[in-house]
Order: sequence, then structure tokens, then C-alpha cells
Amino acid sequence: MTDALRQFKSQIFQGLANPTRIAIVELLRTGELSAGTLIAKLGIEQANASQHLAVLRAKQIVVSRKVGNQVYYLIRDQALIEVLDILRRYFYAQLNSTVNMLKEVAREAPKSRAGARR
Amino acid sequence: MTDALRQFKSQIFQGLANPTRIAIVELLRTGELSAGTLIAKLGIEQANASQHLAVLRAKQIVVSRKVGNQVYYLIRDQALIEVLDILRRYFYAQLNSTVNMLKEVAREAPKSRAGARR
DNA sequence: TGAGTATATTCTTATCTTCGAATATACTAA
DNA sequence: TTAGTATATTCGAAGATAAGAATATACTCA
Repeated sequence: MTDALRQFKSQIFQGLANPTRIAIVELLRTGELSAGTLIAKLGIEQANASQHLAVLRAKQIVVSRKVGNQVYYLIRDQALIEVLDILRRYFYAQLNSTVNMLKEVAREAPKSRAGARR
Repeated sequence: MTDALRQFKSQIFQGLANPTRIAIVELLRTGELSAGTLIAKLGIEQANASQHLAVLRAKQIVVSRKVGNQVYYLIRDQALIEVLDILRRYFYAQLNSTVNMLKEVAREAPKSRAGARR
């Protein structure tokens, strides 16, 4: 089972391993939207969006329902939003530690100036 | 900044979008291990493991430190383990809902047998 | 120094991913 | 039915990724 679980996880990660698809998931964060709305908000080609949506469907990240002419998309499980939130915190933590490291460096070499030669 | 954040997230997801790399991260869950130990536990080629480790380093998922002859790997941030745990819960939830759906189907068609023709 | 061990890199080949362009399908309204 | 709108699929090119084989680098010990 452990192997199936790893397969499953890597499928999810693959599904999210693209900035456009992350943008889609973030847009869907507060509820369902139609493909057309997503396309308008993303500002990308219809075909391209449709392909990314197909990936998200295939990886079980979103579900869709058809209403007349339109297709509405919805995130399949809140867990995925949690995942994105954790990574946001991680991102800012990383940023902070980078900033602190730079401050540290600046303190240790107080004489250096921007543009100084190596 | 929002764009940088999406880039960052998709980098992380890309790093984890492979079952072998997920296995590595899971092995590192409880603490650092040397490359050699990882290779032994994974049962894969040395060169292959080394490449996956290079990806994990490049995507900022692990950090390494060298001790003499060996290189020890460590997960860079606990947040990533949280992410894997969330997905594990998600996985089992999905499994449950699939099982329930199958039970439902079985209840609705009590006369059908395994192997019955379509 | 030289031999042996641990790990990384490079190269090649096969396979995936992404994008845009073109086309197809499904639905609505007249 | 036909025209129009919304969405999906297919195809081809460019680039990225994965695996094994061969080789290189870095370290230890004698």
C-alpha cells in the first residue's frame, strides 16, 4: 500500500507542478468557477487553460460539473488548499531566513559597500 | 510577489513529483541519513539516487552536509512533512469514498454477480 | 604518495510536458 | 435546422525529465 500512496502523492504533486495550475487552484479556493471565468482571470489561451484543467481533472485535483453550456470547476478536497497554505508559510519563512542571513553578512563585513570590487 | 510564490510552490511540487523522491523524503522524515544509507534502503542505482538527491537539493527540499567521506541529507523544513501527512489523510479519505461508492452500487444492484456479462 | 570508498557529474536515449494552432463536440437560441 | 457560444481534444515542435553507463571528484587510510 505504501507504494500506492507514494504513487498517489506524486500524481498530486505532478498535477500542481506548474504555476498556471497553481493559479487555477488558488482561484478556485473560495468556490467553484466556470472555465470561462478562469480563462478570463488567468488571461491565457482557451486551449491552454482547457489542457491544464484536463490535467487537474486527471490527477483528481478538481472535479467539474456541466451546467448547460458551461463547465464549473471545484477543488476536490480542502486538503489541497491546506497544502498550498503550508507552502505559503514555508515560503515566507525561507524569505525571512534569507533576509536574516543577509543582515548577518552585512554586520560581519561593515566596511563593504554596494558595488565594491571583489 | 504572488507570482514568485506560485513559482516557488511549483518548484517544490516539481521536486516531489516523483515516487523515488517522495520515498527519499519519507526516509528522511525521522532525521538525517547518508546518501549511502538512502541508496541501500531504496535499492536503486547509486547514480540514479544521486541525481534525485541533486533535484531535491536544487528545489530546496533537502539540505546536505558533508562529514568526511559521506554526505548526510536532511529535510529542510518540517512543513514539507506536514504536506505529505495531509496528502496521506487525503489518500485514505479518497479510498474510503471509493469503497463507499462501491458499496452503494452493490446495494442498488443486489442481483448482479462478479463476472456477469454487460 | 597510491589504493580504495563515497558521492557527483556527464552523456545518451527514451519518454513526458508545455504551448499554440487547428479542429471537434456540446449546448443554446433563433 | 442553422449560427453562435463554451469547452475539449488532437497534433506537432521545443524543451524538460528519467534512467543507466561511464567517468570524475573528494575523502580516508596505509
